Amino acid sequence: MSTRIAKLPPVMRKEPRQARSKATVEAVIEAGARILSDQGWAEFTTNKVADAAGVSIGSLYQYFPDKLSLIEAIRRRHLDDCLAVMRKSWKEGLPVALFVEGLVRDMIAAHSIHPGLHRVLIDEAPSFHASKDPHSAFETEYLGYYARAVASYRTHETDAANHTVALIISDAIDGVIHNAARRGMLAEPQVKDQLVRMIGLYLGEAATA
Amino acid sequence: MSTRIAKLPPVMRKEPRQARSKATVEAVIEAGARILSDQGWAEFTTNKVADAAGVSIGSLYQYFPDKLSLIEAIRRRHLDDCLAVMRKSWKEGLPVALFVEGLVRDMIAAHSIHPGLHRVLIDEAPSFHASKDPHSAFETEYLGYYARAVASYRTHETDAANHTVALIISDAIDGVIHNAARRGMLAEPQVKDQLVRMIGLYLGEAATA
Amino acid sequence: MSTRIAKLPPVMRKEPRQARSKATVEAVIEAGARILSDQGWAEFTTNKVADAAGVSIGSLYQYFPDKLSLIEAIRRRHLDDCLAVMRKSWKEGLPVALFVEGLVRDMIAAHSIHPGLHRVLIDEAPSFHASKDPHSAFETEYLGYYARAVASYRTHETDAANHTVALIISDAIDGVIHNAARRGMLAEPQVKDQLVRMIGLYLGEAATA
Amino acid sequence: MSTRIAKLPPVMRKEPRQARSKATVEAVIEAGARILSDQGWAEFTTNKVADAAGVSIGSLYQYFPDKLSLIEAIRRRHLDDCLAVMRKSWKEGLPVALFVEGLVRDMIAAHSIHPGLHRVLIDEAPSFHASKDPHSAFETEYLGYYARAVASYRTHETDAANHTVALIISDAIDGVIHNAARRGMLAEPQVKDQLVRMIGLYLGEAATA
DNA sequence: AATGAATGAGACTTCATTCAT
DNA sequence: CATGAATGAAGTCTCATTCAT
Repeated sequence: MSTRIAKLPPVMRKEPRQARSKATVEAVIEAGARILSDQGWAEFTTNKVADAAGVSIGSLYQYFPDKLSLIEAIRRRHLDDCLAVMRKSWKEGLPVALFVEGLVRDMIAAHSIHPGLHRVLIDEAPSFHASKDPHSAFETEYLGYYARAVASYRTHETDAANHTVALIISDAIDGVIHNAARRGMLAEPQVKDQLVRMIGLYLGEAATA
Repeated sequence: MSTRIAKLPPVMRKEPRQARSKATVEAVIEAGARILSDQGWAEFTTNKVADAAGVSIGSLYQYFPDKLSLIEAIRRRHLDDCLAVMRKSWKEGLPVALFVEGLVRDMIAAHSIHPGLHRVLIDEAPSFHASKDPHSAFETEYLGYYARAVASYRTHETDAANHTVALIISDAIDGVIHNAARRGMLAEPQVKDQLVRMIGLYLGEAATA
Repeated sequence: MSTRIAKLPPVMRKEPRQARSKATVEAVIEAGARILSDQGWAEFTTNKVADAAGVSIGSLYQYFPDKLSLIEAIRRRHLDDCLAVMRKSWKEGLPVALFVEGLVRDMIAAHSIHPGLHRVLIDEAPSFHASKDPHSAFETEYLGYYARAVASYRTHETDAANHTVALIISDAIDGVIHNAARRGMLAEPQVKDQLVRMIGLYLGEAATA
Repeated sequence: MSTRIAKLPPVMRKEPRQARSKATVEAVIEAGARILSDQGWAEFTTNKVADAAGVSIGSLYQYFPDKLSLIEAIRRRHLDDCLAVMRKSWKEGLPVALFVEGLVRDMIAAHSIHPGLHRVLIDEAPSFHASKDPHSAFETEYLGYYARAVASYRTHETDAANHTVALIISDAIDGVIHNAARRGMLAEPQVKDQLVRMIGLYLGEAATA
């Protein structure tokens, strides 16, 4: 679908130097993340964000040249958080069961702060170097991580297959977490347990197939 | 997430009785679905839809009192399509493997017409009787269907567990299909095969656990 | 000086078909010309123009995709007026004295309607296919006209010299008219008489030099 | 045209006493003149000027209470330069030809430093004691100077006529120089030569008419 | 005094919706 | 009924100006 947007260089207009400006930028990003998560892209207006952050609209634009660059800043921060979670959850030699358990647990935790944020950032919010792009740096690293973990549990299949398995796992987890968040069920232990069971079975079977 | 909107029940201003009216309404809904799917919520403007449908903006408002009711009509039609698919894919006595195979196949087919539509309708578009609402009629029937199928394959666990398993399956399928669509991979057979394998394993194991 | 603006295609969003919309467009252009002439570029805001035209801001944007395209429409109309004046003031065989007299008279008349407009359009208002550009179609035709008239009165000098003489005459007339308008002296007969005398002397002398 | 502005007399907030203050004020005025000349009124923002001058926006406002007073300072300096040029170009007994030659040469030189400045200051920039005002001190002195020179070359006509002739000469020179600057032709000798010829003819004829 | 972060009125523009023809 | 011109609230963004540090 889509061929939204293009446009080249939104960045940050100026690096916040003083403590005060750092706080402003932080407040804006945080307020933006909350609004995006709670109210969705349609309600994400720069005035509302500035308001929620407790700063004037002028201050927002002092640091972010336009709405898109603010989105980008929020995205960057969120994706960094996600990647951090993923990087720490797999270690060489970790048994499948423990890996899956830890991964799902941490993933749920990561999405519990701003439950709607991930989906909005991936699906709704426009992006100039489309993170919707299957080849975005984020997606590449994200999936590469899964692929490596998958590969370590199954030695007799092709790389292509590993990549597909990684996709399935990543997207299934995403779907379950996203919809659970939407229903307000992200905290329910059965969701986590069943998700762990499904992924575990799939990955375990793949490992011995 | 979300607590968008309030506003009570906009319906269809007048039921189209004559053939011409029906054609107009149909054209508007179809044009709207296409725009929503191809260009996303942000590009979905009433004037654009009217244009694409080849009717005047005035005519559009003759049949849909406001934008929300147009969305609602599109949603209704799309969800009906989904339910139809689901209703026909499970029959008493159908072996697990065939059921899962058919379900995934038909689900992918249903989302191949307007690949972006489902997600936009669920996640982006506002809704007055929130279909995002876990208790929406659609979601109830949708999940109830899954729950019945699940129940038929496992006799010794509680209803609550059945419901959770149904959720996991439904949401995992949704996640995989949605992300595959986003990546333009919806037609690739490996995606279908691996998804079938994962769901099959999970449901099969649940059936005998 | 300047390297203002670039940007490619502002045009008119839709041709006014009905009488009502033609009146709207006409009112907007006329109000815009008046504001530009009387208050300058800095005061030329789309809201003010819409107000002065007695239409809503939305109506203005129904026909002009942006501020620039409105300026362009005003410019086009004004320059057409100027060219019309010029085309009719010179005929083969017309004696120098009569030509200069007629030219200055008509030029003053043309600038008496919106005294400030010409200068604002040339100097202040941004333009995407810079009319400030010495090679703009307008300037080319404008100066070409002068050059032909000049050439017809002096047969023994080069084209290059003709072009320079044309420039001097055109710009001197422009300077006198513009500054007289600024001072509210455009209607004073001595201004016209002295200007005619200066240009007549110069062109007459050039003719026999 | 114009009746921009009202607002009473903003002046310089404090006279710069120390060397550093003087340098700051000087830097601001110079930076402002360059921006005005090179980029036009629209790009002339106080923050940009402060930046270009290498001082903080706060410092700028330490010396200039508002934007208008900064413009006024730039204008004052520019007009002083012009008057200086004019004062030195006419001396009792100077032959017409030499006077005109020197005047035009010096005028072109004066406008070559900041080619766009003069016009922007006269035409675009707002002014609280309108220098556009035909009765501004500057214009009075400026034209008075021309009138005296004119008078010295023609003894048998009225003051009123002298004043008109002065106007014509001043404004024609202005028009030619301004438009030449706009076209980047200010340095071309033919422009100067032809302008000298036209003014010389006119003033010489007036002297003997 | 100097700095630069913060402010907010106001400019441009879009788009859901109404209503005269 | 259909049309499409008109409306104006609301959103994005700029920039003159203030004020805490």
